[in-house]
Amino acid sequence: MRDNATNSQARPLYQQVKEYILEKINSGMLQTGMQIESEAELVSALGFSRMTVNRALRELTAEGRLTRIQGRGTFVAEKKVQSSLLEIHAIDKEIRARGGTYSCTVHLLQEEKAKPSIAASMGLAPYSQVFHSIIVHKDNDVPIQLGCRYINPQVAPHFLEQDFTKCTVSDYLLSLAPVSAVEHVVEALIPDSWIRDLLGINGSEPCLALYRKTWVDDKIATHSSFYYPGSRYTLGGKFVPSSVGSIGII
Amino acid sequence: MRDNATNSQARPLYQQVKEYILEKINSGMLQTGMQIESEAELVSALGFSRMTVNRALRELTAEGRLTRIQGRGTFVAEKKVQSSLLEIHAIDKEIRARGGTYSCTVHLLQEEKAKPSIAASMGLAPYSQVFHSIIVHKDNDVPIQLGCRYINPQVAPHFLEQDFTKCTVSDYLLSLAPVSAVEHVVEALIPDSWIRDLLGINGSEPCLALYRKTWVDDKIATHSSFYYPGSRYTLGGKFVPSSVGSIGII
DNA sequence: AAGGCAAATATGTCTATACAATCAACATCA
DNA sequence: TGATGTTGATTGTATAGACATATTTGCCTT
Repeated sequence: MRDNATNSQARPLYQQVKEYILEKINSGMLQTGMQIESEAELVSALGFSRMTVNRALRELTAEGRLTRIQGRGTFVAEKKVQSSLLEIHAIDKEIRARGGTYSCTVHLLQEEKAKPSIAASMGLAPYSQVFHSIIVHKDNDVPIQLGCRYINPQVAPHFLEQDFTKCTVSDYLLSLAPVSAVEHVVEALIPDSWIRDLLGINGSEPCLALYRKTWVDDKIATHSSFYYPGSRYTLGGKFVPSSVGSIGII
Repeated sequence: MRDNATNSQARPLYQQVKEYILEKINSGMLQTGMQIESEAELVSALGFSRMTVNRALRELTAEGRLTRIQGRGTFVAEKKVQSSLLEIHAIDKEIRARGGTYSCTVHLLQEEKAKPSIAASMGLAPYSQVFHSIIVHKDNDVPIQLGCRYINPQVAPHFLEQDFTKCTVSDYLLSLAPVSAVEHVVEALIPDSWIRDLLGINGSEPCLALYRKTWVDDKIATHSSFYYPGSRYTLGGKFVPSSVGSIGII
């Protein structure tokens, strides 16, 4: 019931099933939206057990290549360029990984009443109490990134008592509770004067802004990052499909 | 051997195992790097079969929450904020999905000798022949994005014969061969005058640039996008962990 | 013709069993 | 001492069988 000899060296059977399907998709034999063979048909065509075929189809579905509907069948998903899991690494680790020396300056760390626009983006009533921090991250004492956070006090009650020159805000927040959702928005802008001052920008060069909104249950924290002009940031790294591992320098 | 009554309604058993592990991680009982119970221990602790436990641990590993080493054990992976699969959608579909009317203008479509810097980024010898296209994408006839591509002729031999006002370049390229790797870099810049002309920018406003490098086997295609100033782009959408589905407006 | 029921088909899950592959630690032998 | 083999623990893969659930189709009844 096995036929590994003709095939190449010792690839798992479920992997062979995945390649069999992908080959049909990539060669154009199976087009977007078309129904593919049922599990039972694949079993009799390939001679593997149903559980093996099922695993292959389940993984291809998780990877976004197929769509399955119970009772109907399995279909080829729409073709998209898709990067791997977008992992957001802490800036201090990124700097150290590049061989730099990380340091940071805490310019503001206080509780305050949120302006209506801020409060609205956090799902709070206007002038609710929120924590606010402004921190400049430096590589070899050169400012690289300005991070501005607003945090719902319910997420991190002891936020003000932390020493964020020792442990980054990200590390602290991640240690408290699991993140249930994230959203990222990126923008190019000419920074305001207070940002220019803190980052040490002279002219009116454009800088990259990255806004992150993080949900912990239904509590929201926001994080606005402004990067020193001229910097380039890799968003997904080179990746091999269906692997997890790329890096976002953010 | 089942105990679904006390637990909530009809969640699959492997899902219950996943939640059991995640609960231990999120509550802090299991810290980053620590070894978790072996499959055999989970089997006797939870009363499910080993295959069910194995599926749960396998999926948590694919989702980046655990690390498994054959012969050693299963360990808690480093905590990261991770977005879902970053899917790159074609700009024409994005504009139509927002209710706009898409159109585009092909400003250049030719074969040329690649300058050394371009050739180097594509892994080609200086002054190799490459295809070069410059296309402006519009929403209701307002320029939104300028796309500039260099393509290895081996990837798309009939590139010059296509009518890209009907079918987008992305759709055409994706129909030819599967993408084996992708890399994205984002930058803020003051656009050159030729970009300002094509996008209809008057002042010296900053715009967002997104550079994409795509591998098809070892052949490389590059794509530089410049967005109209003031635009904001969502990178991962709000997402629920370990689901595939968010959208990148790019 | 309309409604309802049953069968066929398809995916979703779970289990018990088996064997393979890898690693660490220990024991053995030269 | 150093090299080598053995053993136990652990993960990785594969299978057959069973039952659950969802969808479609067609037949049968009214």
